[in-house]
Amino acid sequence: MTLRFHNTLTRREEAFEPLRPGEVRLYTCGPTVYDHAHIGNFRTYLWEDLLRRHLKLRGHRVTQVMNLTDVDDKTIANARSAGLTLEDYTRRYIDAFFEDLDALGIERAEHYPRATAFIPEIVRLVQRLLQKGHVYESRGSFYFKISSFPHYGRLSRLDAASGAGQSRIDSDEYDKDNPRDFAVWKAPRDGEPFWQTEIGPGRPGWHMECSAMSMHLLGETFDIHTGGVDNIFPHHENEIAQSEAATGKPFVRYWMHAAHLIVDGEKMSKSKGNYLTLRDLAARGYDMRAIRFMLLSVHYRKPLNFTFEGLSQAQAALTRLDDLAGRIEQAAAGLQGEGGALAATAGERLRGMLADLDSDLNTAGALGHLFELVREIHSALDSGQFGRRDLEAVREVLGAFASVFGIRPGQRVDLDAEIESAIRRRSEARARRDFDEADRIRDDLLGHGIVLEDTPQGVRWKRKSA
RNA sequence: GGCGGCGUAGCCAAGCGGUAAGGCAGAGGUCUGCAAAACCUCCACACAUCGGUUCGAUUCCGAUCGCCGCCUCCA
Repeated sequence: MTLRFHNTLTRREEAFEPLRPGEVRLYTCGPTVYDHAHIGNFRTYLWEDLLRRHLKLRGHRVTQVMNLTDVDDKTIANARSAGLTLEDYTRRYIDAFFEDLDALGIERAEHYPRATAFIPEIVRLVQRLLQKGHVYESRGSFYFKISSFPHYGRLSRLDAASGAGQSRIDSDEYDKDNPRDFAVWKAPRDGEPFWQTEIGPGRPGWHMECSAMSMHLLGETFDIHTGGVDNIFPHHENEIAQSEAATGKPFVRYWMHAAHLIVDGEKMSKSKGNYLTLRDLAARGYDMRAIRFMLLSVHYRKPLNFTFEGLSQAQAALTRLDDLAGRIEQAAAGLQGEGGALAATAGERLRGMLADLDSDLNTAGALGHLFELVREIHSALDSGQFGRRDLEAVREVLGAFASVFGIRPGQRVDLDAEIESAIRRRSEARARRDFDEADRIRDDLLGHGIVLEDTPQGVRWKRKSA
């Protein structure tokens, strides 16, 4: 049961062992809170949630940090046009972000540091880099000198020396020694918020907050750092440079990156305008669990093409799981005998599922094992070869699935008395072969969202799914 | 132009040296008063194309074509 993860640093799958046995320190790049996150963003957050859950299932204690970047060009610009202070503006989207996390059933990380709450740590890091000669000052701003860091480009495999010619001119350009040097601290510009500090007034450059907060909360070397593939360059490359130049130690041991959500063959992104938020989908009546299922069912390193057809396929697959769970619980009451044949099979399926998850979080493979078991369970139930030990084993598998995927198959099992009595009246009508009356009641219940199924084992009911 | 990734049935998607998991949709059957669900059967003889390595390749190597991403803010 060794965990294996694809490490972007080496571009290969490696056995994973945390630096401190039993304890995984995980930094997951979070949102810049200038707007609602879209479902492409949530693909990554959902995958990180799965990673966290699987590490826990495998017995590790997890300390996860997710940053909230609440100061950058966009938050400043949007706050200004909304006529709000930066803090009031970003708080809105921080609140919205947590609502969305809850809606999707994403577990809370241990820490959600905000960049603006870590200005002193960021300043200290700049000072440290200054002392070591990795940073220079120019007109009140501070820049990281990439030529001072020999490993620059190792993560992204970009050659630091080349590409300078194509880089776009921005307003800071002539202040830098080399166009690829990047700002670690930005001098205040007309009316922008700034902090008064020992290195002068200003605000952190992008990248800095992640270095400062991750090292402060997780230590100078920690286990896993994740994000979307678009973060590899420049964000993560720059984080490595800043952090390692300051400490002289390896910053992160395993880098993991999620592929993008694609829409009509293109990356979903704010700038392209081809994005959907969770709120958009909720407004259209889509089930959050189905969204979660869909986004997790494709391996995280493969692009996932979002379509509404894909979403309804996910919904259908999920309904199959819910139906199964409902059937199991309704059957649980009347079990006779110990059984055990299916329990053995269930154990095999569970091992297969976990082995796939251990192998770089192969969710699609894991689901394959699960659905094979689904068929085997129905089959056993149909033939009455299902005893108490089988029930126990099956519940264990479903429980493992629920804890890693964050989706608990099943349905509400409560019924109000009125509906219960309607079901009873229909059974009586059927018994006297009054099928018109029986069908009338069935249609009526369907209108109330209750689906009835007559099986050899008796009447079964379930709630209609979307 | 540089770097990286992808191309498996109608759709989604695992596998990655020994002859193709799973889901959705579809067809036939069993069960059923009907319906639904479930179960059974069927649904890819070359897994983009062309070469090469090998006893043997979807799986390794090379080339070609197509698509995507990064190189600029971005999960």
